[in-house]
Amino acid sequence: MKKKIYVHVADDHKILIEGIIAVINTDKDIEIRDYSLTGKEVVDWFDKKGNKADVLILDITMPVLDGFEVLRHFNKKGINPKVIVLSSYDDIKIVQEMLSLGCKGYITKNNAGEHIVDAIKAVANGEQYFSDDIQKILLKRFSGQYVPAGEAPVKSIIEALTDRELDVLKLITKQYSSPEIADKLNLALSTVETHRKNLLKKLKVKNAVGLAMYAVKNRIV
Amino acid sequence: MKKKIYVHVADDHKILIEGIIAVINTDKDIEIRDYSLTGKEVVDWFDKKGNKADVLILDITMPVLDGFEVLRHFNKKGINPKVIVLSSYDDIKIVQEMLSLGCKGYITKNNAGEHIVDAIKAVANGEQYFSDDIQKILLKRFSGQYVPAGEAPVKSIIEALTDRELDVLKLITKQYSSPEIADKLNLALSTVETHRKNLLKKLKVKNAVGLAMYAVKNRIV
DNA sequence: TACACTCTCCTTAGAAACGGGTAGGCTTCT
DNA sequence: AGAAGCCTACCCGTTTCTAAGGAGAGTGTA
Repeated sequence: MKKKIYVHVADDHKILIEGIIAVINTDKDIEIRDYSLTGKEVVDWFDKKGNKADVLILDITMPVLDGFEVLRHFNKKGINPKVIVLSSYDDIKIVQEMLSLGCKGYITKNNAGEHIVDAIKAVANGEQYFSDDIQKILLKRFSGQYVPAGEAPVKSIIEALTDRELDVLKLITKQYSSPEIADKLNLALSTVETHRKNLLKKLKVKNAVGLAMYAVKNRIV
Repeated sequence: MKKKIYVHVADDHKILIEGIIAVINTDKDIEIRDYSLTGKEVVDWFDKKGNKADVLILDITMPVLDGFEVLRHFNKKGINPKVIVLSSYDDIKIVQEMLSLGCKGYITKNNAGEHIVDAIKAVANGEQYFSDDIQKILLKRFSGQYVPAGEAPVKSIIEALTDRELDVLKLITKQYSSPEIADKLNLALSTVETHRKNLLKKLKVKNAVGLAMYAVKNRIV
């Protein structure tokens, strides 16, 4: 008899969780082990003794802690469930960031129904799994480069944002001015302006509005 | 024997539709009549002879046509299914806009599972239905004012934006500077800056970033 | 007619943002 | 021991944005 795959689901929309459970329950090899509605619940659940799951289905947009921060927490703590990101976003930057944070799969909500069971089985088996649309955008970027199934050494093509840049970006979206941000982060004004400049260049936008729109589009805020 | 309530569901995330169907199917009085993944599919479905539904569960964020435009289309064509908006957004402006477009219910995705069956039955019965969180924000705005169940004459509490202000706002979100906007709209720079000033005041935000965030949140862009 | 509102444009002024460059101190990896 | 990347901070100068006023032309309405 095959061993069951234990799965934990995290998404801030309960109705979506119910949908996932409904789909997954059609498969007898997989068992749902609880769910979480916020990022904080996820880390708390995994921190708790006795709670274990083979696979974590993780949404990015969640209150308290988002998906990125959940993975960062796991990396720090040395916890490493196999993570499948389930997101509405097919932005290459997001996918890369999640990959660099150690996720093993990435599927979009558009066609999650058809993919999710396969994804769980593949990832539980040590493979990677990406839904069709994600594969496409990954291939577009890495065209010509063979990506092995195991530990793909994903070199970031688009520069990822640094922690400090993210700090500044988040405060910008909250309508703080540079002097205010400098004050909040205990930095010199000139430093904040350096981060701003680097953000503009990295994200190829014109001004603070572009930064805000990027942040919203990519669910950084 | 009670007559069944026929329901059509529209959301761009299929997994969410599956969740809704799973929840609704627990009730024997309700029957799902097909679903749509885009706004266009919704209007096409209702335009097609023979297709009828008592209640339409409608997401706002959808490709091709969004929820707003779907309702506008229905109003023009004189089609009037009872509409329950199912959204992640609990912004008062969104709710008001949807109400003024004739929706009969509004529930957020956070707690759709507990509410959706009740909402369908209430709305099918000619009543209005709002989930707890929506009720709260409605009450906050209309505190002290009695809102009759039938045709609530919703007076806009927040000042509406003028056409010109909207023009400017849209260009701001596209990262144009004031001189550029003035050029595009054939206005004096000072005029554009006046509109900006008024936007800041009306929307109670600090700067251009606040304007952009407002525009995104309220689906103006 | 008088009032309200929108749209247009102006002045004056200061604050903030943008663009370019440079650079020391710090970890981390090779 | 380099090299690379990040964080920090500064220089310069220019452009854009924000603040707080006033004001005339046009429209529509009570």
